[in-house]
Amino acid sequence: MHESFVSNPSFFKLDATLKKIKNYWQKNFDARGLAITVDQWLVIENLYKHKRITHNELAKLTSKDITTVSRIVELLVRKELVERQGSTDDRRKVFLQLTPEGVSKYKEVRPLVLEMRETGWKNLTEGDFQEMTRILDVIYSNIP
Amino acid sequence: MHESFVSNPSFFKLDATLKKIKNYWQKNFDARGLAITVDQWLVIENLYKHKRITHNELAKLTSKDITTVSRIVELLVRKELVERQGSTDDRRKVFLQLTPEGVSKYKEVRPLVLEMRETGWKNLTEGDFQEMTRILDVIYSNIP
DNA sequence: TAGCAATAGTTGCTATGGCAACTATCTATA
DNA sequence: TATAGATAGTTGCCATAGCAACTATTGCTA
Repeated sequence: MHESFVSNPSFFKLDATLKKIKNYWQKNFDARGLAITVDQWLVIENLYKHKRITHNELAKLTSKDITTVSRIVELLVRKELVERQGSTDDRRKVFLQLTPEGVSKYKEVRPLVLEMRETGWKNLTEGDFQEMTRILDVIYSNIP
Repeated sequence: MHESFVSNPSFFKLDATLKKIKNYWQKNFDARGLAITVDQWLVIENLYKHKRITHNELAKLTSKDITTVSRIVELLVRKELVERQGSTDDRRKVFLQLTPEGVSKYKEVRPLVLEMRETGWKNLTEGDFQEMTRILDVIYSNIP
């Protein structure tokens, strides 16, 4: 273990980069009047891909606390982008899915998201992407 | 630009990894009764390194919004780890520095931080660290 | 030098994040 | 089958994040 590993603030650069990305995304969302947050987008994206899932499943997919998911869903329900359906099998469970407006919102936002992802990865190669993914995965698995 | 660049949620893995790191750090802080948060630690670390700086300078060093810095400082002042000193040259400015208790807190927490950084970088090389740093720097500079 | 723009910092508001405590429901088992 | 434990989700609390609006001060310039 070399000095740079321990002297360098390990999470600081991650934090700074992530904040810059989220800020950039949010400003673009706002500039286009999309009326959603970046985390709300993440939820919408997952509901589009997985159709009909519970809060718990959504929490795992988004790496969010279930309480946070619960609150984001509440905001999206108020915006009429998501609807809740109580399960009949297990009355504790609530299934979530996009409303038609939610699906429209997904399709409206998606091209901008692709564009912003390209902007972030400019000047980087496919190999860089894989390296980063690999390293983040190792860090993730290192932590108990 | 290959498909993986645009199909893969670019910030999601960063976000998930960062949350895992912060959680792990916070649990260790709490388990040892250190009575600070991870972000408060970042502020203490910067005040230890830079001695006597303003809110604005601290905000730049920590990549935090000045409002957030202002609030974290308030919490640290209440804990008597940080003290404020109004500038005489420019009465808008407030200089911040660690109290003796703040310096003690730094020295108490520092070994644990080094340990946790090593845990995060386990199974990774110096080269991996540099790769990650390079890639994050490019992403950061890509974003307007 | 009067007044306006810029700067330093604070406060209010809303959203996300995590923990603890809570309700409601379901499952397992004595 | 009564009950204890597990599970799904919500709510309260506090911390961080960012924006807008605000006060106080300073610097610039007409």
